[in-house]
Parts: sequence; C-alpha cells; structure tokens
Amino acid sequence: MNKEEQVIMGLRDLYDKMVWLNKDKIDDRLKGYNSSEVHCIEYIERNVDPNVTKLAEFFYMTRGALSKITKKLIKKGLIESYQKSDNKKEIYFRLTEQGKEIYQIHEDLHKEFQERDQAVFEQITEEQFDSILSFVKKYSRHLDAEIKKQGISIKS
Amino acid sequence: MNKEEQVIMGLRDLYDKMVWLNKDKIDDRLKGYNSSEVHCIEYIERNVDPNVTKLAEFFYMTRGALSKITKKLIKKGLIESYQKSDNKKEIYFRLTEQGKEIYQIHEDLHKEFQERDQAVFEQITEEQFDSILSFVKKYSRHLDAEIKKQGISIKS
DNA sequence: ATTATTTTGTTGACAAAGAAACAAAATGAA
DNA sequence: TTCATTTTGTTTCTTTGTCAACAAAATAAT
Repeated sequence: MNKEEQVIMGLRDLYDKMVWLNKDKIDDRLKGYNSSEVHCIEYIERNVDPNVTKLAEFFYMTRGALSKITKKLIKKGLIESYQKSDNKKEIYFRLTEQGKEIYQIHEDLHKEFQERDQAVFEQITEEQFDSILSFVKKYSRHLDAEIKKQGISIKS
Repeated sequence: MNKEEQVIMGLRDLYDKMVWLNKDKIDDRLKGYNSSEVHCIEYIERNVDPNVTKLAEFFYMTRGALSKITKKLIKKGLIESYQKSDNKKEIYFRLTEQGKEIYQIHEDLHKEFQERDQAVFEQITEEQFDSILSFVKKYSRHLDAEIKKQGISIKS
C-alpha cells in the first residue's frame, strides 16, 4: 500500500470512527434528535438564508432528504420557515427558541469532543497543523474542480 | 473557528466530497453493484477468513447489515461461503471468479482515482506527507482508546 | 460435567436517504 | 411579451441500514 492509499484509507477510517463514536454521544445527550437533524440545526444557525437546496449541497445529500428533515424539524418546533417578499419560490429557515436550545447543547457537546481530543492536538506542532490544513484545502479544491468537470450536482 | 475545528470540518467535507465524486464513477463503471457491495468484495479479497463480524467491525456497520449484504453477494454469485471443520458457527467468505472480475475493475478504478488526484499529491513534500500520516494514525489510535473506554462495540 | 455467559449470524419491523417524477416559480431567449 | 429552460421544493416508491429479538454454537465459570 503506497502513501496515497494510506492517507485515503486512514482518512476514511478516522472519519468513520469519529462519526461512530460521536453518534453515540449525541444519541445519549440529545435524545429524540438524530445526527442529521442536529447538523441541520447547526447549519441553519450559522448561515444566512439557508434553504433546502443549500443544505443539500452542504451535506452532499439530496434535496428530497433535506425536504423531509426540515419538515420534521418544523413539526418538532425547532425551526420555522420564512420567505422574502420578492421571491415566492425559495423557502428559508431559522431556529425557534427551542431550536436554539438544541443548538447550544450541541455546541457544548462539540467543545466536549474537542477536550476529549485535546491530547492529540497538543502533540502536533504549528507547522504540522498548517501542513494538514493546507493539504486538506488543496485536496478539497481539487475535488471541487473535478466535480465541476464532471458536471455532477446534487440531483433529484 | 479555531484550527481544531477547521481540521475536523475540513476532513468531513473532504471525505463527503470524495465519497460523492467516487460513488458516481462506481455507479457508472460497476453498474448493478453499489459501494457497499464493492467495498465488501474488496475486504473479502484482501483479508484472511473474513466473516460477517469482521466486516461489520471494519466498516463500522452492524452485523445485520453485513449479513444482508453478503447474502445478496452470494445470490449474485460474487462470493461463496465456507467453514472450518473445527467450528460450526463461524461462516467465512471468498470471492468467486465473477467476484474477482469485479474486484479487478474496482482496483483499476482505484488507480484511476489516484491518477486523477496525482496533482495534489505531487505538490506536497515528503515531510508533509509524514506529518499527515502520523497525525491520522495518532488520532485514530486516540479514538480507538476512547471507543474502548466507552465500551462501545458493533451492536446488535 | 453442567450451567451460565458470550459470540456469531439471521430475521422482521422500522427509519433514513436516494431516485424519479412532478408542479410552481424564476430566469433566459426570441 | 411570449415561450422555453432552469431552479426549487415536494411526494411516492424503493433501497439501505439500524434495532432488537432470536437460535445455535462456542467459551467461561462452577
């Protein structure tokens, strides 16, 4: 296995592991709300005029899926929708007070994860940090270009 | 957003992007077989005496899911099961000839991905490479320990 | 040796997400 | 303006994976 492969495989394993571990914590602390819903809440709070399409693009999921998730969040009273006077098509979302509570709990959990993993991060030097960040960014931009080249988009 | 967060978010985005982009290619080249099935085939070929439990642990999925996937692969004639004379419980898998063909196509595709991303990898220095690898490994080991600490296992 | 516990794989009910078809609105072209 | 194309969000059907309960075999405890 060459280095490229090791990096890719390593990233996959790391990612899966993290999701697996954090999911359990989220289940425990945010009973009744799954990862998708919580991440959706996070995005809605942090971005301006979020709609189904933007959410789908951000999460690499279909618009259909996000349509269902946001519907569920509205039903649970965590978000509400709004529109602009000059556009009768696009539907945006914002958090309700109850939604903001969930957001805050998730933020705290996030901090907790960071503390949990602090040991790893304080071991690496500033230069290593920058190496990793620059690699991730470069790779990400490269894939963006490839995605564009292929004309792939969030479908259906 | 601090650096830790940037790394985590960056990794997530990078990972999702890669899956999204590669999935499309796999769909195109390996019509009739989805990512799970193909990855399952990959693992079976590369490891000794693979069974449902090992597959589930590797992919961070449930045994139930892998039981269904392997069943489907058997039905499609891509893998076959075998047992050992001294163990009537564990069921292992190996690829059939047809399965090996799929494996090979996937290998070729893998090489193609590597060529596609070569531009990124040839830009980074040996030191950067090692930085990234060592970080990924350290983080991975740290999460292993955390998973162990929590007593989380591949459930059901 | 007998009994209790754990491991392994399977199943059915359920939930989450994808695919495709669709209507309504917005945008672009003529 | 008018007509064609694109964008946006929704819905139905299907697929995929989880959860939980289970039986059979293996392992551990006594």
